[in-house]
Amino acid sequence: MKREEKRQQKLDAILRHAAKAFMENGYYKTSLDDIAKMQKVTKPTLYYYIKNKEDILVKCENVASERINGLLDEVEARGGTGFEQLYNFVRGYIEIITDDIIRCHVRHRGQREDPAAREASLKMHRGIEQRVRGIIAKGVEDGSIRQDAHPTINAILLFDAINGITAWYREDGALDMTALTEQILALITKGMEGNCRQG
Amino acid sequence: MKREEKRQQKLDAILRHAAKAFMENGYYKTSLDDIAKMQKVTKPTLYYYIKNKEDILVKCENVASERINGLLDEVEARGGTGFEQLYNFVRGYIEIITDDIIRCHVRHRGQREDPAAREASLKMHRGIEQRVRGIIAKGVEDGSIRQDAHPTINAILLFDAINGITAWYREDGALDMTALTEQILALITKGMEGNCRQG
DNA sequence: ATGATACGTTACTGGCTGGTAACATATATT
DNA sequence: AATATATGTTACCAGCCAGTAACGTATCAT
Repeated sequence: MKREEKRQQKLDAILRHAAKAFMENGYYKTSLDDIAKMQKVTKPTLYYYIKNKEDILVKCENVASERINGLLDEVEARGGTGFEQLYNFVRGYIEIITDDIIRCHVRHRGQREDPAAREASLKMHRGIEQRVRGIIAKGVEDGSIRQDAHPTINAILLFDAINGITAWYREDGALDMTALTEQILALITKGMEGNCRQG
Repeated sequence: MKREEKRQQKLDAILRHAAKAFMENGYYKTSLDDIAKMQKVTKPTLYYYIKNKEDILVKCENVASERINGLLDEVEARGGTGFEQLYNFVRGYIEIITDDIIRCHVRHRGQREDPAAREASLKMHRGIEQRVRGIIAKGVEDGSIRQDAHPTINAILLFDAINGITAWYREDGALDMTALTEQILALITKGMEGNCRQG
C-alpha cells in the first residue's frame, strides 16, 4: 500500500514539474530530459509513470477536471440565486487557477496530437462550460442575472477573462490576488460604466 | 516599382498563410515546408522574404501593432468621455481581431527565442495596454467609468476576454459576430447582475 | 531465501525540420 | 547585348528529442 502511495506522490511531482516548465518555457521547448532533470531521474524513468509526453497533458487535465467539477458541485450544493452561484464559482475558480497543474491544463487544453485524446479534451471542457452556462441560465430565469445576457457567450467570456490570468500570475506576489479577485467580481457584477446603482 | 509591390504582396500572402496555419495547427507543428507549400514555392524561397521562422511572428506583430495603434489614434481623435472611447475601442478591436495575422500575433506575442525580440514584443504590447489603461483612467476621472475600477487590471481583463475569441472564431460563421460584439459591450457596460438600471 | 515485480540506469536510434550551399533563370538597368 | 540583381530550385546537413532496448538493483510476497 505504501508503494502505491509513493508512486502517486512521484507522479504528482512529475506533473507539477512538467506543468511549471510548460508554463514557463512552453510545451515544445520543454524536453522530457528537462522534466526528468527536475525530478532528479533520467528520461526513461518517466516512462514508468507516463505513457508519453502528451500523456502529461492528459493527466494534468484529469486533475483539473476533478477540481473544477468538484468546485461546481460545491457551488451548486450551496444553492442560492443563479447570480450568487456564479459569483461563488468565479471566486473559487480564481483560487483554483493558481495551481500550476490547472494553469497548464487551461493553456494546453485541446492541444493533442492523438485525435481521440483531442476529442476527449474538448468534450471535458465543453462539459464544464455547459455547467457554468446552466448556472447563468438559471440566473437569467430567476432574475438575478441581466435578462439579455447570453448564457453561452457570457460563460466563455468569463472563462477567457479569468484564464488570462494564467499567462500572468507569478508566485512572487507581483500581483495582489485579493485585489484581482475583487476587480473581476466587480466587473462581472456591475460592469465598468459609471452612474450605475453603486454597491 | 512594380517589382517592390509584387514583393510586398508575396510577403503578405506568406504571412497570411503562416498565420492561418499557426492558428490551426500551432507554431511548432507547422513546418516551413508546410508554409512554402501553401505559397506554392519551396522552403528556401521563403528565406528571400523572411529572416527565419521566428521572423514571421515579428512581421505579424508589426502589422498588428500598426492596426491596433491606428485604431487607438482614431478613437482618441474622435474624443468623447473615457467610457465612450473605451466603448469605441472595444468595438473596433473586435472587428480587427477577425484577421488571421492579428489573431496570430495575439496568440504568439512574447513567444520569442531571441531575447531582444522577446523584449521588443513585450514592450510593444505594454505600449498598447498602457494606452487603453489611459482611456480607462480618463473615464474614472470624468465619472463615465465606475470609480473603483482599477485601470490596469480592467484593461488586462478586457483584452483577455476579447482575445479569447481568437481561439474560437471560425470563418464559417458558426459564431454570430454581431451578437458577440453586443454581448461583450453589454458585459463591459452593465456587468451581469440583474436589477441594475436597465439601459 | 527466492522468485517476481517495481524502479531505475546507460546507450542508442530514427525522424523531423530549420537552415544553408550551390546552382539556374528571369527581369531590370545600362 | 551585357551585366547585375532578384527570384527560384534541388540537394543536403546537423542538431534536437521522443521513444526504446537491454541491462542492473531494490523491494515485496510467500
